[in-house]
Amino acid sequence: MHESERHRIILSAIEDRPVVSVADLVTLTDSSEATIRRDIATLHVQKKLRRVRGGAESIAPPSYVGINARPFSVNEAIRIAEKRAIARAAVDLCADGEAIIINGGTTTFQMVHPLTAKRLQVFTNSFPIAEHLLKHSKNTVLLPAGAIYREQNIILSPFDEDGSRHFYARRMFMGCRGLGPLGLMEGDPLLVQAEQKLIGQADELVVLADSTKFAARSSLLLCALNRIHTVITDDGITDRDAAMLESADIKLIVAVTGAADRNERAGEA
Amino acid sequence: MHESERHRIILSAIEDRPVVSVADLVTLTDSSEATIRRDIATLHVQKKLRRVRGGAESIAPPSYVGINARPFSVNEAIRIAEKRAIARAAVDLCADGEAIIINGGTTTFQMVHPLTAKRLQVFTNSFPIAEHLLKHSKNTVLLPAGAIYREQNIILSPFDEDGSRHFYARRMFMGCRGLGPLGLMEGDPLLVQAEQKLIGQADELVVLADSTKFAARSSLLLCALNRIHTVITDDGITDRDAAMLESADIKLIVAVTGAADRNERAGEA
DNA sequence: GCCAAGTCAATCACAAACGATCATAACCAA
DNA sequence: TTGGTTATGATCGTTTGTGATTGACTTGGC
Repeated sequence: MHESERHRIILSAIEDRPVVSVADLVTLTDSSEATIRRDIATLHVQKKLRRVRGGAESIAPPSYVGINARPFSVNEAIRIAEKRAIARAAVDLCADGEAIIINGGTTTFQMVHPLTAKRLQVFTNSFPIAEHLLKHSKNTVLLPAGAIYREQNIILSPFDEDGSRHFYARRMFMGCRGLGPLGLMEGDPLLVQAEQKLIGQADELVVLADSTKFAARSSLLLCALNRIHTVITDDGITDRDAAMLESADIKLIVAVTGAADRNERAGEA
Repeated sequence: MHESERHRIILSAIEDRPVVSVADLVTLTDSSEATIRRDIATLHVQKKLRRVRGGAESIAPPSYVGINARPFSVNEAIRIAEKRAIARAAVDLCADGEAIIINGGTTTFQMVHPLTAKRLQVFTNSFPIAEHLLKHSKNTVLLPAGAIYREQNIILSPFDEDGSRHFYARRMFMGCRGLGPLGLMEGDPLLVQAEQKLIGQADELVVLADSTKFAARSSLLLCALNRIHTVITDDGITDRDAAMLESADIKLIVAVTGAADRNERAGEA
């Protein structure tokens, strides 16, 4: 077995286990202790792992990104104010007692804050949203069955019966990667799979998309424009994009950042 | 057990409750007082926790008590050392890579700390267990569908298809209200409903019951003794109760609190 | 104030893990 | 092939982590 092979095995072992012992790696690679120690030392100076007595451990502890500590890209962090305003406008659509579906995503995360003052039935595939609502609100929280995917923090099931078929709501809220004439674009296949299951379980599909999303394109087309009932965006939206939505009979809500109130602009359904 | 493993467990325990005693950590990690003190000292200079007389406390104490804290607290405070020892013995049964089911409850919640050093597939109906494992471990976490009941912090579905049928495990771990000749007793109808769905999804049913549970009786009979494969309890168990389990062909594991090692006592299947 | 129980620090012995060294095996180029 | 280089595995002395013991200290009750 060659060095690079062993290194790959070691790194992969460390990837899914909190800590691996030298003895484990000896069995795993069928090489001697001395070699494993040398490998660990090499990978340590390369900062691929952390060397500890008895073995090695991952350089970064388990990755659960909380609601606040989300690794936003620079661009996303800048638009946090817009997202908050959009999320607030979304929550304003809901009256106490209603049932809603919230699809996981960075924009919909922001809905949890205004939601703390509400009492709704919330079905969500987002673990952080469920956690926050459970801790800080009196909303009823419902979840689908499935495994929790750490990277996206959504609950996803390979099976069709994940419980979502039993929940029917007035509205479903979701974010997106891009929004154009073709329809709603998503970037992550896992998110697409989760969203596919939920669309259709609500009367109205409400899309939360800040104005940069109209310029963004992505590889995965989730659904056509006519499936969307309402789009909530910020006041950076161009007249052209507003017209596009209007022509598709989509209700457009423009959330104004800052302290001010909201405007409704154009196209009723 | 290696240093980093212990550190992980210690930090996990401190997350759970604001302050942990040295004795608790001794049971939890199965190491000596001296080692725990050294670990606490190390973590103290690393600013991962604050060292206090008798143990250690969280570095950011007043912030906010987690989800697991309040609804559990009454039950949780009592017999904590025994519960931790029992939970540790339970986790010791599991090898990396295995699939297990953990039924929600205050005793089973204690399994999260030793579980932080493991890498298993964990299916649980307990939201706090899922949350803790997600944040502090690399275990795969799977959930059933349903509403989160705040009082018990379990996920419960009125429908049969809640996803649990798709998960099959080596072992299922559960607590109980009482354990007697009739079988396993539970106090809360909601818990019974949740447990009924899970029993049968695992090869072996492992019951975590501290020794007071043998005296306790309750109104709801969950299942007969012969359905149980293993019982883990503390050294307060009477010979009479041990004999009862033995005559039912139940494997009995006695978890010893304190620094000592564990014994296995009686009845093989 | 005192005493008792619990907690801590220092010390030592032991075992595990480690690093250095060297010999052997594999590899490559002339 | 030969000579040289590199990677690997074994050995051995050293270092480090661990647990038990002892004695000093702190805390809380009387």
